[in-house]
This record gives sequence, C-alpha cells and structure tokens, in this order.
Amino acid sequence: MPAPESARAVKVTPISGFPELLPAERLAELHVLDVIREVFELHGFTPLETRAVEPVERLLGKGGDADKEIYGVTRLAARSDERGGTDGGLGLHFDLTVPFARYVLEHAGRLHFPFRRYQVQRVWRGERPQEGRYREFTQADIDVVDVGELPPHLEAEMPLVVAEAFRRLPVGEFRILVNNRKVPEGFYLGLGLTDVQGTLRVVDKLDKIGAEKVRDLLLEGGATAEQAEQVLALASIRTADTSFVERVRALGVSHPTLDEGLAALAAVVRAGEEQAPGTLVADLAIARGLDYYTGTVYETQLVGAEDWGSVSSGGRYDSLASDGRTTYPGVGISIGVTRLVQLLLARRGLTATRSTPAAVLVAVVDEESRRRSDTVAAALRARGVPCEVAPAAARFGKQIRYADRRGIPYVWFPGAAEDGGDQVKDIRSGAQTDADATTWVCPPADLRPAVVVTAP
RNA sequence: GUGGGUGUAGCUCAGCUGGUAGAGCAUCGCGUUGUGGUCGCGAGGGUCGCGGGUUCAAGUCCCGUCACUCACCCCA
Repeated sequence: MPAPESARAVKVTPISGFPELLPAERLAELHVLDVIREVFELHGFTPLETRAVEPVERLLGKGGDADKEIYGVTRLAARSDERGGTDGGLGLHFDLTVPFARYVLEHAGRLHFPFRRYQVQRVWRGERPQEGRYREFTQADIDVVDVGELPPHLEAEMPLVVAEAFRRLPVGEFRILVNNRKVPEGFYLGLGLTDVQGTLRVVDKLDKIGAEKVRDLLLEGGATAEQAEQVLALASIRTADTSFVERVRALGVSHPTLDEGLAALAAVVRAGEEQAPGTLVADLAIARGLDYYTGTVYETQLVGAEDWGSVSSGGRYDSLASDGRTTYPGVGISIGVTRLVQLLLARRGLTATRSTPAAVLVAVVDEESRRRSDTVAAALRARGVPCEVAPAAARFGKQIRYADRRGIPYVWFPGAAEDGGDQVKDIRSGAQTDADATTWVCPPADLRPAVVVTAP
C-alpha cells in the first residue's frame, strides 16, 4: 500500500490577462450588461451570437499584423502535422466585427436589410496584458449593415446609442471623440503626403509621445517641415461643435476627399449637438488602428480616466463584408465591457450592495422544521422575491451573521410571532415585524442588489 | 516578441551584514443554548514561486527557470 497522500497545498495562480471577478463585482458587471442590452434593444437592435472561432485566414484577412494576437484552436490529440500551422486552422475571434461580417455574407439571403444587430460576447487577444488590457474580455457591439449603400445618418446614430447607455451607468462624465478618416486622408493628399496610413499611425501616437516626437517621426518619414506643421495643426483641432470645419479651412488645404469628410463629420457632430449635447466631440487626431475603417471613427474616454484608453470605439467600414459581387457596408461601435467595468471597479469603487441576489434569508429553527422554512421560501419565490434557506439550524446570531456577511437585508423567522406566525427582520435597522410569506411585500429597492459607486 | 520590477499566510506586508518564520486584516471557534455588527480570548492556515549551487546552516548569497507586474508594440 502506498503511503497516505500527504496533504500538500495545491498552488493556484491567476493567469495574466484573464480577469475574474468576485460575486459582488460580477453582480455589478451584470448590471452594466443589463443596461447596455436594454438600451440596445430600445433602439431596435436584434440580438445575435456568433461562434467563438473563425477560420484563421478570415481573421487574418482584414487586419494588419493581427496574426500575433490570434489564439489558434487545436485538439490536443491532433496529430502533430495538424497542429502549429495557421493555414486552414481555427482561431478564437479577436473582435465581433469580423465574425459579424462573415455572418452577414453567410446568411445574407435570410436577413432583412438594413440589418441592425447587437452582440455581447467574449473575445480573445494574445497581447501583453496590463492595466485595462486583457487577453480575454467582453465586448458589446452594435452594427448596422446595408446592401450596396449605407445611409450616412447611421454614422451619427451609433455613438448616440452608446451615449444613452453610458448616461444610465455610473461612469461619470465621458466624451465620445469622433473623426472621419476622409478628413486626414484628404488633408494629407491635399498636402502632397501620399503615405496616408503611415502618417495616421504616427499621428495616433500624439497623446502618448507628444507633438515634438510626432514632428520628428513625420520628418523621418519624408515629410517637409511645412507638411509636418500642417499635419500637427490638423491634429490639434478639437471642437464640440461644427466650428472645426472653419478651422480646417483656415489651414488652406483643399482636396475633394477632405470636403467629403468634413461634410460627413459635421453631420455627425450636428446630430450629437441636438440629441446629446456635450458628449460628441470632433477630434481630428483620432485615427483608430484598424485599417478597415473608411469613414467615421469613434473613440470614447471617461473624463479623468483618459489613461485607461478607449472604453468604446468603432467606425464605418465599406468593404469588410463583400463576397466579390455584393458588398455590405456597415457602421458599428463596440463597448469594451471588461475594460469599462474593471475601470469602474478600480477607480470609482463600483460594487453591488450585496454579494448574492438573495433579498431574504429564511432562518431554520431546527432541522425538524426545515420544511416549514422551505415552504416560506417557496412562497416568497412564487412572488418574485429571491431568497435562500439557511444552510444550518445554527444559533440565530449565526444565521443573521450569515445574511450580514453577504449583504442580505432581511432574515425571516418562521414561527417567531406571538400567534405562531412568522416575523421578518430588517437586519440593517434591526426592525422586526410580523409577516406572512404569501403577502409580504419586499421593498422594491431591496429586491435586487443595487449598484453603487463609492468614489467620485 | 523586447526591456525593467517583484515573488514570504486568503489579502497587504515585516523579516538587519545567513542562525530552520511574524504582524495587521480576513476566516473559523468560544465568551453569548439559538437575534448579528462592537469588544475580549483563542484556533487553523506557510516545502518563504520552482530547481540547482555556495555553506555546518539559505526566506536572506549566486545561477537558472516560471509566474505576476510595468513600459514598448497594438488595441476595447
């Protein structure tokens, strides 16, 4: 016989970039998700879910150096020649836009256009994690795609939906920065700079490395001092109204694409002014890394937490979904739910008022009468009151403490009343009153855990 | 992938130029045969990330490795 296994502690360690929440935190996150879903549905977006995997070549197709961030999926038992390679293999999706584009192509015959959908799912990116950046996280996307042409007013609608969701969440002040790819593109071309992508990438670093460094990089990239100045001048324009148009005009550059972009961006900003004053800001430095964006691009930051990066972004894409014959242009915006929630948890003290959905703990007097407690619980549940029955017929003090630890506001005592009926105690105030499980009304504010923030 | 930092109890951390582990908080128990939170007393919980080396002796010094973390890249 082998010696008895020594009780050695099993080491469990977190995996970097795969965040997990405590119960109260998860309840808070669910609240955030509920609000987002509700707003999306109020705007008529239909729910959709796509599989977690796509062919690797499809995931690779639409991005630049996306290959590094894609997680491949293989069976552990697969033969070695089936593994390792990416060609023909499967990968976990790194966003919800690319899978959605595929979905549209695959089901185009059975969808009605313009097609509005929302999608809330986890995505995976094999990046180096750090604060606010994860390898597994949840995105909540809305997109609209149409056949052939996409009306421009949709580009104004997307950020307004996000703004509405954010207004219902304890995120504080926020700004949705908006730009149109055609503005810098036309501007650069008008200046004689042909490397639009390269220039955009440099400009995108502006808030990180500063104007001086950006100027150096532009000069290294072959721009003249004058061109670099103009590029920086454009990027410095940021207005909450349509006055950015005159400011761009004042720079004296002209190009047909620039005109198009300015008109489109002005329309978006104007809609924002009317429907969500102060939330949409034209920021001509916003570039967005993904190169499938062709028109309006969005980026959202919470005021005071700009260093956490964007908590919602997106844009218009005209050729992401195309089968070669028909193209389905779209526009969408994504809320980085995990980043947003982690930010609120870390910086705003976001939490739930309790760590369980239960509003009531039904006490158990002794094990012989547990059935009576079960009956009480059933009556409460039948009327929509979340509750649980105490795990043990311990001293009442312990049962109350059980509820207190979890933030459960009420403890129900079967048979505690003079007449043999029940009593319910609000353990926050200590008030204990006679009650009947078939008629007791739980105060609405206590029915579900509430979400609170403790920091400004 | 590149570079820096850090690994000691569930959490936050002490532990001096080497002498075989400690605090606070948390958890559980008792004080309180059933009504909590305060308070008091007590208990459990550590192969000091892992492996190797130096030494009579390593949490402490050296090498390696892994993990976490920060920055770059990129992005929600």
